[in-house]
Amino acid sequence: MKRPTINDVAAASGVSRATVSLVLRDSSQISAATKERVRAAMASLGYVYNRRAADMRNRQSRTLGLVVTTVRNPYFAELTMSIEQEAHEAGYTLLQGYSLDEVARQRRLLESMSEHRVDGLLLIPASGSATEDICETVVAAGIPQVLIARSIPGYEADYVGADNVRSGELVGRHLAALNVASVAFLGGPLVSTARGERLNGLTSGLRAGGGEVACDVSISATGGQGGSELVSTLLSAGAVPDAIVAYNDMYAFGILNGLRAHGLEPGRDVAVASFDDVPDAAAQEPALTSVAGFPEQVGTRAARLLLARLQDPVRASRRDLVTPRLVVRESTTVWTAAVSEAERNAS
Amino acid sequence: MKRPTINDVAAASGVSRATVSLVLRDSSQISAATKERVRAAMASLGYVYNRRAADMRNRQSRTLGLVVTTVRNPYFAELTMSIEQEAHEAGYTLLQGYSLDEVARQRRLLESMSEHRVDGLLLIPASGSATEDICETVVAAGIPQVLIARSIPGYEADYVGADNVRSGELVGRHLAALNVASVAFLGGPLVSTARGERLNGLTSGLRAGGGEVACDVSISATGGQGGSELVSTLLSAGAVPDAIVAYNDMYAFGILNGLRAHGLEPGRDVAVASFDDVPDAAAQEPALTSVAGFPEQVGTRAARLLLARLQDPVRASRRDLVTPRLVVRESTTVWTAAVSEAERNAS
DNA sequence: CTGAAAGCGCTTACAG
DNA sequence: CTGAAAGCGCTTACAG
Repeated sequence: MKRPTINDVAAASGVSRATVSLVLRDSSQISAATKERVRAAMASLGYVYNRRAADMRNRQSRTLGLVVTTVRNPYFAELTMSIEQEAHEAGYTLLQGYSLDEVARQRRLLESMSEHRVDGLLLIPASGSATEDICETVVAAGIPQVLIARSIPGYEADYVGADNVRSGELVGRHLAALNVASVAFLGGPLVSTARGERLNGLTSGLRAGGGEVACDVSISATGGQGGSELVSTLLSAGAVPDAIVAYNDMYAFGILNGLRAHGLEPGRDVAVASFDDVPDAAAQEPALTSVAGFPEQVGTRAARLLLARLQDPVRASRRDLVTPRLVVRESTTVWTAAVSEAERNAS
Repeated sequence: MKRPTINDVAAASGVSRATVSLVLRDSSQISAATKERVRAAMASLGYVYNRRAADMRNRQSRTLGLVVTTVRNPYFAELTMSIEQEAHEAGYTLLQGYSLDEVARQRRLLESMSEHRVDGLLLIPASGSATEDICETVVAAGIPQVLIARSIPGYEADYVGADNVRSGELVGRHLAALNVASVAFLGGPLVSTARGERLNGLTSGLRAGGGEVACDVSISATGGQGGSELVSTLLSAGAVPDAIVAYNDMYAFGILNGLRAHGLEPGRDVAVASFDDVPDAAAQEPALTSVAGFPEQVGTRAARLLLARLQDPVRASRRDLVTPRLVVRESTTVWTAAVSEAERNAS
């Protein structure tokens, strides 16, 4: 039941191991006749190349590690698929793991990937990841890495992500232009750098948009709360804001339902905007205004950046920000209409 | 820049390589004092265990391969995550690839996983996969496998999936009980075994439900058509059926939009039912009747079946079917109401 | 054009 | 309690 090795192939075809190895790589050093004989032996023995053994000798693994938080979020699903595509094309196989946004789980994954000696690593850091979390495993093992979508404060590394600050600004300016007077920012893990950047961008966008309004309320999700619960928290705390900005579309979908559950019509009573522009965003009722983050572009660029890094391990680290695009839909435009009507009535 | 090996650790701590190896496994053969000395050396050298080398010696890889069609479908995303969870807990790392439902891509993935010598393989076969597609790569390499969600006609292997026939029957009986008189089945790749099973179940369920009605129309998706396009195809072909059954929720979502685009109110004018019961199904307008397929259960069982198979490579193959559950929502119940009203008016 | 030898980084009997 | 030796399945100079 033992699988045949090049030794068996060599014996069966009457050549040395080295010759078999050269045939495997179709080396020009070997005569056509010999190649044929060796290949016939491989076929009749059912030989399957053991890349691991070869890679061991070559001190590489031809594998890349990819650790994402979850693939339940379509944004990350898309990202993951584009990375796999890119890696596959470059001849790498992907070792994948899901951190579920938990630092401890992420650490175990990074450890096992380090021990499996991935040639490089792509990581969407779990919220709250610290420099040590990466250093003690990946960096210690000397594995090149690129961070995706979220960075780690104080940790210098190759990075690719949507431009979150700019994304926030786009939403802020849009809402300010609608004459929104109060905005609540809901959802996302408090420690996420992406959350902080979106919120900062939103605030400065609201200001730059000419309005007086800053963001009144910012409620973060703790313990797996969804958008619907966050709406309850928000409303129980006081007045209804003119607009709600969600951390991402997954929260926004819950927020639409949450508003309805409280007798408010999303869009008309409260403008809602979000980030990611997942495919379902357009299919919501009302269709959701969201900032497209182009996950397939982020994924492709991240994979390429890592591949380039593998070629040149010493060059300075880069930050590659994907330019976002605001996609305006009914969830904010309906509100505008309501306001102008109110103004018309008032004048 | 070379990474330290057990040789370096041995030299630094003045013991043999074998001793270092035993310390790594915390063997009771080694004195506490020696262990401490060796561990100190490992720490100061920044030694990282090379599991690949160890696995090579042990003739295993501690990796499992997982090939899915896509993770854009939330059903498969969930499935994938539960498999990773299970594999991770058992100490395996997952090599993942996406076939995009293309046999050629799947073949390349299976080849590279075979060469990487995964200890076992989990596969959602691409539609149209034939026995050779698996045999020439995975089976040739002697890798244990379990098929998920779709089987391969004529190919005997461990299998885990939702009970598609039963699922179809549940929908059929439900629709028959609503006195639906005509049903169209839309979407899915024509060659998918899951599609055939659902359709067969649907037909026999309709019959068993007491109605006269069989399934009139069955339109398969070709060339990446979505639910919305399929509705156009259906309606251009003739009359509006009482009910549409979608191959899965992804198609159903498109079908809801497609009906509206044609001036039909889904639920009221045409009952719509589907399979998978993805989280978004409940959030549709109208909420979608769908057969829950419990992806996390399928994934967990598949991973466990593979793990068991690794222990016992020769036992007979098993088919493990997860029992489905029909979740009735507005997309079918509204139509019932309309019908009873019509009947009341008529009488 | 082909073969013998050394080595990738580990582990595992087997001696001592 | 520890060390020398062989080996996992490959590749790569180096001879011939």
